[in-house]
Amino acid sequence: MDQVLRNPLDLLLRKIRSHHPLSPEDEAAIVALPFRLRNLEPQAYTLREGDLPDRCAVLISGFAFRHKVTGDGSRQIMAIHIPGEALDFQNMFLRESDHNVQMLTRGQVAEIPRAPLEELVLDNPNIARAVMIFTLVEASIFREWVLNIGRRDARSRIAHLLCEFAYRMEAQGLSIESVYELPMTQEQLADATGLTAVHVNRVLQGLQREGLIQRERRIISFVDWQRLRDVADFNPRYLHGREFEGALVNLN
Amino acid sequence: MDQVLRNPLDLLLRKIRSHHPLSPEDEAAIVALPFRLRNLEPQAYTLREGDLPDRCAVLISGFAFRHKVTGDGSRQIMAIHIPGEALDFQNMFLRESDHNVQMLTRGQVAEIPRAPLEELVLDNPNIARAVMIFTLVEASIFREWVLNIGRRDARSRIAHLLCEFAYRMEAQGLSIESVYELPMTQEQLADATGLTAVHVNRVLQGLQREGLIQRERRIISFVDWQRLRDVADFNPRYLHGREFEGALVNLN
DNA sequence: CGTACGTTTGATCTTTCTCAATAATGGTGG
DNA sequence: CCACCATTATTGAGAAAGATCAAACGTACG
Repeated sequence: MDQVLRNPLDLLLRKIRSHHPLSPEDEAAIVALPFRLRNLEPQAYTLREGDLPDRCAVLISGFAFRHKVTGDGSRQIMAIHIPGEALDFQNMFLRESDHNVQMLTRGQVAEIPRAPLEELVLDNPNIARAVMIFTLVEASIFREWVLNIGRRDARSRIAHLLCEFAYRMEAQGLSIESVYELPMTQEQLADATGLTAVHVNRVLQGLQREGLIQRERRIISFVDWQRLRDVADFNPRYLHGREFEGALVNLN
Repeated sequence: MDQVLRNPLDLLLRKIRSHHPLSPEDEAAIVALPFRLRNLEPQAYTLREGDLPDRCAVLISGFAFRHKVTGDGSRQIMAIHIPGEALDFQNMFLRESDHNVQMLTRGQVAEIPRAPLEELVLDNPNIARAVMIFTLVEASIFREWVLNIGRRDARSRIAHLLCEFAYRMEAQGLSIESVYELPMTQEQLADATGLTAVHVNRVLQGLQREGLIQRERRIISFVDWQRLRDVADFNPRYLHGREFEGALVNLN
């Protein structure tokens, strides 16, 4: 009931707050932004490379991902997005999209017209700072992915992806009990780690055999978080969490 | 003579201008920022993971790079910086550094105290937009690196790195005649592409044998830019250039 | 002018990819 | 509710890109 009456942008507030405090006025201004809700099927694009979009989407429910494709057609996923995250705030400031954003699952998106959003951000230093911060955190995550893909072996890479996903879900208050439905096929997992689906399959089996994870369908449980974290070489510093430390009941 | 008298931050202006127009007042305000020049030796750090810096460095001369190190000690370079680029504007908004920035060559850096810079940016929407834009362009470059390392083979990866470097040098007006002194050892090149130095060496020899590049010491000339670009699968869209199109005499 | 660092070469090994086939799953229309 | 189809997961065998190890060679600079 309460759920239903809330403004869909509340989740965005939660996300922003996790990096930067907002005054009640800031929050009111954000929630007052005009937006249009849109239901999207799996695989639906919210943004395509080359587009010149005039709105910015915030993910309300479901999962999405960013990717690019090489000239010869192989795909690389460079981010997974969970509810509450801004899918393309870069549209506020860059004309042309340099990559694709696509839904991983069915879900809902709030589309905010570019102009009022830009005005709000630029006229309000506190909100500008908040947007800068999560833009910078996103960049930090990309750097960690470069490290992950460039310098870790398949086993660590996949473990790292799992850790990051779990950690961010926790931080957004979206997960319980160390059980995560990772809404990705093994092929998508492969595209996110620079591997092939066949190899991902073998590595996942290996992690399970070692007793680090349990799998049932797409549902992955973390049997031994501490050891998985070691295997992943996962250090959450790059996520620049803030409320994170205390909040992570399940992950420490 | 003229060179000597210019404000070192002029190069920064040029960089910003290449993405976003600045009014004369904006430019004056930027050039009026307090800063301290510092001479740095090769390998000197301007920023270390875990630092809590209170100033932001702009590269005035020489080259620098960003990198992270995994738990078992392998290094991944995630960006090369050329004169005029901001080395750590993220310090303006994030407390703790999540990666290292180190000089590639001897060079000079202008250190701007965090507070006045932050104030200038947040109080001036036009400058805020400019800073947002080049922050977003940097993020776009990280995404392309994820793609490059995750989905291209060694030959394309290295070719891509060369193309990007050349293109950005051109855009900053720092290079002439398709000859680039790439100030990196083969080991650094390896760390930037997720390869080993031995393999980088073999690939560079291959590119030379194919007639795509010429090498003399560290100096690389682009013998066949068009073909190298094809091999690299290089599409400069992700650099979000603006003055780029017309300006690239040598590269088209 | 010698020493540390960077480059080059060769031989061998390993991880991961490729190709191909089979099995399981999930969603759909009848 | 069931049968069917498309997608996803799994398995095996063989190939390949790139890593590793080790040594020799250059060369820049102190």
